[in-house]
Amino acid sequence: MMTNPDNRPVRVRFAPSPTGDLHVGGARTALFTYLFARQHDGAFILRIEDTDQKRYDESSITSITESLRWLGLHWDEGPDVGGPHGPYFQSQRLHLYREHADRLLAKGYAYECFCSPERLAALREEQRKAGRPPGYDRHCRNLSDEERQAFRDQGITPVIRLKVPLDGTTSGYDLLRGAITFENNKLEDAVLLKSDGYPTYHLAVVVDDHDMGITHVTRGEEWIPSMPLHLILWDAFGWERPVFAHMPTILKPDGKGKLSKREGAASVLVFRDKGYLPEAMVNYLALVGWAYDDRQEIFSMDELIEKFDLERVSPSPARFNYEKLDWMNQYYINHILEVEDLAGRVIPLLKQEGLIGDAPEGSETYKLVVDAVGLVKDKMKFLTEGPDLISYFLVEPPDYDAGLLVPRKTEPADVLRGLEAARAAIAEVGTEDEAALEERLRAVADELGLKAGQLFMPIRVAVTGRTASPGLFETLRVVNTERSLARMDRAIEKLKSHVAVEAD
RNA sequence: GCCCCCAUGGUCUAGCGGCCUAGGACGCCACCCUUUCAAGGUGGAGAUCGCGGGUUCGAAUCCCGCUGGGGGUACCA
Repeated sequence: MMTNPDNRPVRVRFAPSPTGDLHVGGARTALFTYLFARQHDGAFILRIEDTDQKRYDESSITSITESLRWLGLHWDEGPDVGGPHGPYFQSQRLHLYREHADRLLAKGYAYECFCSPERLAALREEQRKAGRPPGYDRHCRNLSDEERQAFRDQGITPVIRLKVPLDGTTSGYDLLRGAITFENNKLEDAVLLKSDGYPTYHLAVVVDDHDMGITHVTRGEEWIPSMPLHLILWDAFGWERPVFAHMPTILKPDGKGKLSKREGAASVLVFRDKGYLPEAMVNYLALVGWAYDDRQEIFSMDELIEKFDLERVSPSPARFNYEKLDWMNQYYINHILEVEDLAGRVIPLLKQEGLIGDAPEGSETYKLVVDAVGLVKDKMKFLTEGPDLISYFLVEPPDYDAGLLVPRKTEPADVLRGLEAARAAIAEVGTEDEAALEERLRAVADELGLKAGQLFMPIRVAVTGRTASPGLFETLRVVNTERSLARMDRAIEKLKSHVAVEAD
């Protein structure tokens, strides 16, 4: 059942309000909307709902568009790219809302309200005290022309409110949940046009969705309670209703409340800066509230476009699971990305930390980084760990404690003999042929009566300055013979003075 | 308070009346691999499908109630 009664080409939109960064909940709604558009060869539109002058934050427009681009959710119409239904900022469409509000007024679906914010606040307070449900008392619903003129003469600018039917019900259909019915007498005469001339969400979203030819309204489930208002508006204008699909909320890991945009950690850009891959982020987000079957979990964007099904999105709220996201990220780093690709993403970070200079593709440095990244990627959970993980392939390891060279249950003197013998072996065999060097060093360990580990660990520390590294022989190969020997020499000197101090 | 939505292991979920002695993934535990750390492999613990009523030959799957959780209740979105 494809839900689109008159078979119009699919047009969907993501419509954030510029009041902060794009958070993961919004990102998932955007993703689902985008996938739906792409799989139906439809249009994905970005519209900025900047109708709240008080909460408006200009910088968030950039951060939202940056987030969407980073995730790979490119819009066909909207800011920067334009389109036939623009402008795509609601603040630039004010006349449209005014016109439509007037139409409603003329048709008797709306009325002017002159109540002051103070009266409204007092009313709410009174209702609260009396234990009655809060809500506008429709004080201005039936004002006469004379009364309205009197308020005007006092210089009061009215707001325009929706004249909600007093009885009956309003039913709508949600793609994920089915029919939802609301009793009209529980609905409010919501403000449609504020006294500052800006529309509220309710008016703006309906007018724009219609004007932009939106076929499917996707948004967070926090909008379900106002769906009847929107339905009444669509009907009042005489427009054919779009299909509604409310995405479930993403809850905090502990399940207590939604992951709100107020939480900095939930910002998409923060994830980017922490070293998450957009591919992993997209893949994880797709799996919050949706699953293809009981086997496949890894999806490229193209596969998601092919396999995603909006109607199969679960209507129940889901908690955000950082552990699984981290696993996904590391899985992409280790198993999905090509090494060159991975290295290409680490390089900017290396430059930033001054570990390399320019490293154009094909250069020696570039090749070295690719080799090094290939060796350490199985330990990389985040892109940001890259520089530290491969630093010793690029620059001399910082000074380390001589004690690191001496494994447990091993005599420093044995370590010293081992390192010297190993140095000689490396000088002779070189590091290029891993197998040959391994064979030779194992023999050295044998001759000295050492276990492999008792010889290998000191070499590892000597060459990398740390006790954890990729396989010893691949590490030596990439560090190369010359630098390996120099570091062995350094370690031998270091150990000698260490032993001397111990002897004193 | 009122309105709306939701409900399968700790978490994300598969399941859409019999294939379920409920499958997968993350996390957790053990073992294997091993020159370190990872990665990987194998196995395991963990769910009387929130509770109670129905409907049915038969219910995790359909209906009702309850409980619990979430959301909304602004001249914010």
